[in-house]
Amino acid sequence: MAIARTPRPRWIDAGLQALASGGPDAVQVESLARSLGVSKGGFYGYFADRPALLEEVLATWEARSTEDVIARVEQEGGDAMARALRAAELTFSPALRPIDLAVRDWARRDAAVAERLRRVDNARIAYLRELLEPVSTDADDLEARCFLAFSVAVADPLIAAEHGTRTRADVLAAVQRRLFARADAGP
Amino acid sequence: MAIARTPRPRWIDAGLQALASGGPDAVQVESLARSLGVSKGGFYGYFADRPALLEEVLATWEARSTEDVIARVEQEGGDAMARALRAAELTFSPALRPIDLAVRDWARRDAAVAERLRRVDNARIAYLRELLEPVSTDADDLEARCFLAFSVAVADPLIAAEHGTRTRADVLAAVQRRLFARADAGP
DNA sequence: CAGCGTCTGTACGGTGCCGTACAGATCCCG
DNA sequence: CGGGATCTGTACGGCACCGTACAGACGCTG
Repeated sequence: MAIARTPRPRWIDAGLQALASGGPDAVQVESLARSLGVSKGGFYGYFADRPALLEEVLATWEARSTEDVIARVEQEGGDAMARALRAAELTFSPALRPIDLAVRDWARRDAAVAERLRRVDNARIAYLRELLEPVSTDADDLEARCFLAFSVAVADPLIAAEHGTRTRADVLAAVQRRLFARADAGP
Repeated sequence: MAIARTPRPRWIDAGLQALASGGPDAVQVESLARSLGVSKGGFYGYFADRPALLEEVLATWEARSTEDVIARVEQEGGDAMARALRAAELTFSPALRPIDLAVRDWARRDAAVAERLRRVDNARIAYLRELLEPVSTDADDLEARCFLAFSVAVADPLIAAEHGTRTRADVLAAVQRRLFARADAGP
C-alpha cells in the first residue's frame, strides 16, 4: 500500500488554515489542494464531499479548543488560578484566535456551528469563573467580571480604534487591573 | 426617459442586506437581482462591476454609522450623556448591528475595510468618552471603561455562552452598573 | 521481483457567477 | 402622438469550483 503523501489530517489542517484566514467560503477543495501542492485527486478518498470536510474541520477546532487545552493545562498542574490563566493563554494563542473569530462569524448564519460554539464558550467561561471567583464579592459580580473579561478577549482583535497617546497594550493592562482587582479595592 | 424600477439605492440596500446576513461573499450581482425580483440587466448601468458595488455599500454603511447617527443625535438635542446614549442606541440598532459584525470580520482580511472601520470605531469611542468621562477618576480609568463598554457592545452578540440561572440581560445589566458606577462607589 | 492495494494526476460534465451585448419595453417630452 | 433616452430581459462566453471516473505511479508485502 502506498504511503499517503497527503493524509487525512493534512487536509483538515489546511482547512483550518483556510477557515482562519478567509472564513468557511474559503475552504475549497481545489484551493486547499493547490496550497498543499497537490491535485484534489486524493481528497474524495478521505471525505465524502466539501461539507464533510467542513464538519471535520469544525470538530477538530472544537477538540483543540477544549479537550486539548484542558489536557495540557491539567497535565502542567498548578492551582486553580494558574490553570485558568494558562487555559486563556492557550485558547487565545495566535494559532487558535483567527479560527475562533471565523467560527464566531460563521455561527451567525449556521445553527449547527452556533451549537458547537455554545458548548465551547460555556466550557471557557466555566474556567474563567474559577479564575475570577476569588476576587469577586458575589455571584452577580463574578458573572459580570467573567462576561467583561471574555468580551474583551473576543472583541480586542476586532476593534480598530486607537487610544490617543496610549497603546492598546496600555489599555488592556488597565482593563486587566480593573477586572482582577479585589472587590474591596475600588473599581 | 423611463423611470428606473430598480434605481441605484435599491441595489445598495440589497447589498447591505446581503452583507449583513452572509458577509461580503454573499454580495453577488445575480443573487441581489433575484432578491429584488429583477434580472441583473440594469445593474451594470449603475456600477462598473461587483467591487464598485461593494465599495458603495461600505461607504453607505460608514455614512449611516457616523454622519447619519450624529445628525439625528444632534438634532434631537439633550446633554452630552443623553446624546452619547442615543448614539449607542442608534449604532447598535437591529438594522446596523449585523452589518457592523460583517464589516468587522471583513476588515480582518481587507486593509481598505480595516481603514474604514478604524475611522468609524474612533468616532464611536470619542462619543463614548463623553459619556463615561463624568464617572471616571482619571484618564486611564476612562480609557479602560470605554474599551470595556465597547468590547461588550461588540462581543455580546458573538458570545454564545449561557449564565446558569441568569439571563444574558441580567448579566448585561450587572455589567452596565459596574461600568457606569461612579469611581468612588466601589467596583 | 512480482502483485496488490493505495494514493495521485488528469480529464470531464455540471453548475453558478461575472461581465458584455443587444433588442425590446417603458416612459417622458415636445 | 411619435421620437428618443433610459431601463430591463435574455443570451452569450469565460471562469472557477464541485464531484466523478479512471489510468498510472508508488511502495509495501510476500
